[in-house]
Amino acid sequence: MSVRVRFAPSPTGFLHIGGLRTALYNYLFARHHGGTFVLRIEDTDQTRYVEGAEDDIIRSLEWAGMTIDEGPNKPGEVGPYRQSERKAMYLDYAKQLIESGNAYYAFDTPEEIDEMRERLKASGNPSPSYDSITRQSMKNSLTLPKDEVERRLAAGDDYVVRLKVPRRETVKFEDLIRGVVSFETAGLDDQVLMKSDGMPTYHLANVVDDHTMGITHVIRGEEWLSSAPKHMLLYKAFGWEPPTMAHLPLIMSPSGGKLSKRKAESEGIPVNTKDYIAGNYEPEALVNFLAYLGWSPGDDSEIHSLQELCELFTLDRVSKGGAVFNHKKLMWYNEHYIRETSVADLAPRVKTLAEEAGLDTKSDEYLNTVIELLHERVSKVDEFVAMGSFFFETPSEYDENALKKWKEDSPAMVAAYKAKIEVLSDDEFKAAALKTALEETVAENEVGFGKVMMPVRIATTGQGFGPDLFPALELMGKDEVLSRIDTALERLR
RNA sequence: GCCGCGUUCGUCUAGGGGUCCAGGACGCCGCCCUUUCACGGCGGUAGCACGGGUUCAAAUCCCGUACGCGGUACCA
Repeated sequence: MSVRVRFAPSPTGFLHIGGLRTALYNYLFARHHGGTFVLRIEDTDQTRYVEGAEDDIIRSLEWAGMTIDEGPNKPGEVGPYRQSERKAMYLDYAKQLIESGNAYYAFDTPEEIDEMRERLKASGNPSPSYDSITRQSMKNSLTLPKDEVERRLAAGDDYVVRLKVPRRETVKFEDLIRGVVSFETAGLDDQVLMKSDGMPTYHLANVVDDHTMGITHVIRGEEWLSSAPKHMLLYKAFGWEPPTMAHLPLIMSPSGGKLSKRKAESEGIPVNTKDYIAGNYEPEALVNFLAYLGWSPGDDSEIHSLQELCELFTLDRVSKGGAVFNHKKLMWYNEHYIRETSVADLAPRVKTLAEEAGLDTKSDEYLNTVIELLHERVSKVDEFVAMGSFFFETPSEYDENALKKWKEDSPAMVAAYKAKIEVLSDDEFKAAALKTALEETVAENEVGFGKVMMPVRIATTGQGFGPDLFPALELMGKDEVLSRIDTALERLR
């Protein structure tokens, strides 16, 4: 049987980075086995539905390089791929369960359920639930006379369908990542399967869809592990073979706990995939980083393309414990991929970014040289613009830290250097000559190299650090360099 | 509280009874290179949660404790 996996997010917001990793593991698993990667939108909670979320999910997956084989945007044979559009079938399945004695109608109002909980809490039960004991004293098709049940149904009273969880049973299943996991049904409540608005809950829809869509492996976050026994009970009630389960470790925040939006942002970590897109991260870097967050191929390698990851990935090498998101390591990956990207590929992106910042990148040749000069010192594309803005516009101010290196004799040194280079013709204004000129200035004034170089750098770039100075000066050109020196001499006396 | 899952350097991990006084990567520190900042090279720092067992031998197996995380909804 060929492998079919699904990524099944609910469209309640932008695609979370944890969701992206879950999608990635599903994708890698599918590709590794030559299987199918399905996207299913779980929009059964109409109150939490967010407009545009589905588009964001699809766009995010595409940006990361994951190709969806089947989904709402690419219908296959088992659609539709949005649960809201499959609504009709769920009730039939729920009824099937009622008929087989595995589920029942419940007419209790939320208030009545609250009352029951309060009552039980008061009598010492810390976590009361609607279960095999309490259902006996509630209003449902198990306790109500048959004719009243029919009367209520016919009258259109609100009802839900609940799973009739067996009283004392052990539910065991094998999880590909965790091994055998076991639960007692005594700890499970009679999970609502159909809500009073006619929509199924996650649990029913998920099981029905995974089965009807031919899903062979359920790879999802660990937050689902606790409800997995309910799902196993459902498969059994339907008489279906359950898919193989694999519950992924969660991505944790550096301060501990699930990487929530609030937490992550206060720690400087973008949570939504769209923030990485907007933040100009390299998708290859994020993918590589995420793949290694909770998985490793078992050797000392660190760098792999999506395609290589597909070949290497196996679920038995996924770790069990939660993994803390390490932003610095992500940046290391990003830097790596930037360096691997050619100047030609970088150029149009840098150009767009520069233009967005209101900078003129001059000629293609000019831009390319800027990128070459900065290539090794940048860790994210937008830094080409931030670090190299002086290439595109005359600096309007001087960096505060740089100014600490502007000493009393600096104006004299810069002036001396200026005298050396202003006699050069435009053709002679090359890196080598500019360096010689500086060396001569150094020698004639009997000072250290830095005593002249740093002030010249500050005067011409406004910064106390940056690319190789002489090629940079050459690129900026004689007129611009001299004019910047004059300005600096005036302003930094 | 109850249920479930987990726990190897600060972080991500390798390791699955002897080859481990625990290997790699990020970070951090130092040195080299060097015109600055980087890159690069070299080196260093730091860990088997704890307590019992089993065994000739345990990071590896078992039990317990602690801690962490998740779940405990007509949310997913």
